[in-house]
Amino acid sequence: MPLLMLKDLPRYECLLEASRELPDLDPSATEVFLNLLRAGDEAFRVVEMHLAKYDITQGRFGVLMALWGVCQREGCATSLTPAELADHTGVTRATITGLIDTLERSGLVTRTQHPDDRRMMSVGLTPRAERLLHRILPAHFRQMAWLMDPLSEPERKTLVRLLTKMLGRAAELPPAVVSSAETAPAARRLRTARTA
Amino acid sequence: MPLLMLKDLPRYECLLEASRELPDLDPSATEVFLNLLRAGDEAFRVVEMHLAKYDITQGRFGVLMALWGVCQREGCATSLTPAELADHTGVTRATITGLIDTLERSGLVTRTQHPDDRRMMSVGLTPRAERLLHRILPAHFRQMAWLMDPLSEPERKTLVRLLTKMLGRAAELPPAVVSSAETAPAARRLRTARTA
DNA sequence: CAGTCTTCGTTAGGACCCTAACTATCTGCC
DNA sequence: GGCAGATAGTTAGGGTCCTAACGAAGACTG
Repeated sequence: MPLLMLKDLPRYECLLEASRELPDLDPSATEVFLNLLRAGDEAFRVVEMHLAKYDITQGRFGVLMALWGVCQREGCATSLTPAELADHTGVTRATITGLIDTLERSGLVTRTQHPDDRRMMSVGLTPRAERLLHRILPAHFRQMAWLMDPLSEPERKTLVRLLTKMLGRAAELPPAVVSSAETAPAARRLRTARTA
Repeated sequence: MPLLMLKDLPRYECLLEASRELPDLDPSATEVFLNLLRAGDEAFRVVEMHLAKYDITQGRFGVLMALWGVCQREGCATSLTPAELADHTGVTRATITGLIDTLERSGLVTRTQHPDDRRMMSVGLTPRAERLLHRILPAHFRQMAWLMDPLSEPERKTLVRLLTKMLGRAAELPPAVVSSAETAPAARRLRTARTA
């Protein structure tokens, strides 16, 4: 997602200089941070450009892959509920509804009533989607391989290790809480009561 | 931006197994790729959560920082045109228009006629925006430092070096080209012109 | 078994970001 | 001077993503 904050990454010397005025600025941390954001963005862009040729976005691709993954693991003709898809892809159920709408319109997934629970839907891939994935995936994986080609096998291991280290730290921040303690049950109840 | 394709990253063994069915899948490349996407996403999320407390999004923050950066470098009370802001932040001019609309409504920037060229606008920070940045930035930088804290100084250098290596490869893909021949010369010229 | 709580998918409304097309203005070439 | 072409900012419309607030259906409890 192109929102890199800065088109040209600042040089380390600039960060070093800026840190003299801003004592909280850690030059090396900031450098890693900016490069990480940029790298994620570029990696994203590379696959996005490939998928766009088939009128598939990352969101739609995520849904297709989630369904396809289940398909591969547990035999074909399986399906997932929107809630499961949301869980697999990491977006909200509301977003899943929109993505399924689009995919259904394109004839790539089908929405049917869940046999057991009438609240649920059952979303499955169409044969057309499977053909599409067979056409897309090889080049998709080759693109990843191409992108990482400059890195040797040990470098890749190192990179993953360092990223994992940082991800561990990021995981300490709980998913969404944010503004300390103000989401008390009382406040929440108050909110819903106020609008009701 | 939360669209990580997979909430839980697959283990290397799974990738290895999948590569047996999909000869184009390079397990280590895919692993790096997924971790990179995830790491960028998490880093993004961390700062986003902090900025959200001040009703600032990444897009808005990018604009404010671009203006502030100029301000710091060349003395205060400077300003930029929307086109310059687009160039600094890496989004389109149309997007800049929307961001400035929002920021102006919040009283953080002002839009005035450019003295020399009546086509242009001149966008500048308000005192209120400067106060806001003074309140936001220290914690913003501390957050980056906190996030990167698990990495030693040599590890940070290594990480930046490896990311830069990959970015070099990504840069080989020109902004939009992709599927040879179907992008008309006119369209291509237009795109490169935008970024140039 | 009625009432409440939870969970399902969806809708409504907003923000950001894009491309494409527009209007106004400036520039360059006769 | 006058007019084509480039450029600045904006608008229009679409996609993705979010939160909040539903209505419907199942689960649990007194």
